[in-house]
Amino acid sequence: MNYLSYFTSQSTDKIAKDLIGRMLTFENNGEKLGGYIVEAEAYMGIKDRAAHSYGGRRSPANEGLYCPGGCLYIYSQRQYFFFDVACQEAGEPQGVLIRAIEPVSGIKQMETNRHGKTGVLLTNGPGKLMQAFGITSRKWDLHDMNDTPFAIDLNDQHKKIAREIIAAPRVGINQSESKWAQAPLRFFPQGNPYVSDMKKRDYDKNHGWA
DNA sequence: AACAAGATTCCCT
DNA sequence: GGGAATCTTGTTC
Repeated sequence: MNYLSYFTSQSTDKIAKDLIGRMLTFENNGEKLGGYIVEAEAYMGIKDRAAHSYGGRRSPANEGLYCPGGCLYIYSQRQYFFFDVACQEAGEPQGVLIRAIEPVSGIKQMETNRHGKTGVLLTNGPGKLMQAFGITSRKWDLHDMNDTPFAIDLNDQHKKIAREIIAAPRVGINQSESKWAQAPLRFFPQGNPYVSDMKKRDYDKNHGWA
């Protein structure tokens, strides 16, 4: 399975849900940094009031969403960067935002990149995740993921299975647009401590994995 | 040309 | 919980 077929073969919300438990890595000086994806959000394109491409909005900043499935959309906001993968065919501006990972490899390097932050604070948010990888520019925006140091392991044998995947409203969406603001397009394993805003009392002892 | 707002994070109270 | 840091777009003067 290649990226183009994976990111075009089902609806974008299903892709976001299916990504939970897959390994995301970033190769840096021969070392792989990364971990299991534990939080992802789907943005459903032109009709989605919360998407950057709502109403067909298009600019150099969000061009990545219009690329074919499997291309990267690196967005900058304030001093942080977000990691998105475009979904569906070229010209259909849908995508998934990876919001958090459970760190597995290169933890020491990621702690350095995060200026000494450790534990859940390492990667439990979209900006934190990219900072842990050492991303400081939009260099890989618009590139096919195949041609970048980023990789997502699409092998089902390697995928970690969640006990229960929760579908909830997306984070940071203006609640005045209730229909799209409340749409359950954010996915995460119940009780995984690396999910953004996960309450300590809700932590699962097995991190939400089966 | 200036300004507000946004798929955020950090530090202080 | 509030405010600052500070990138890009779209709106308005």
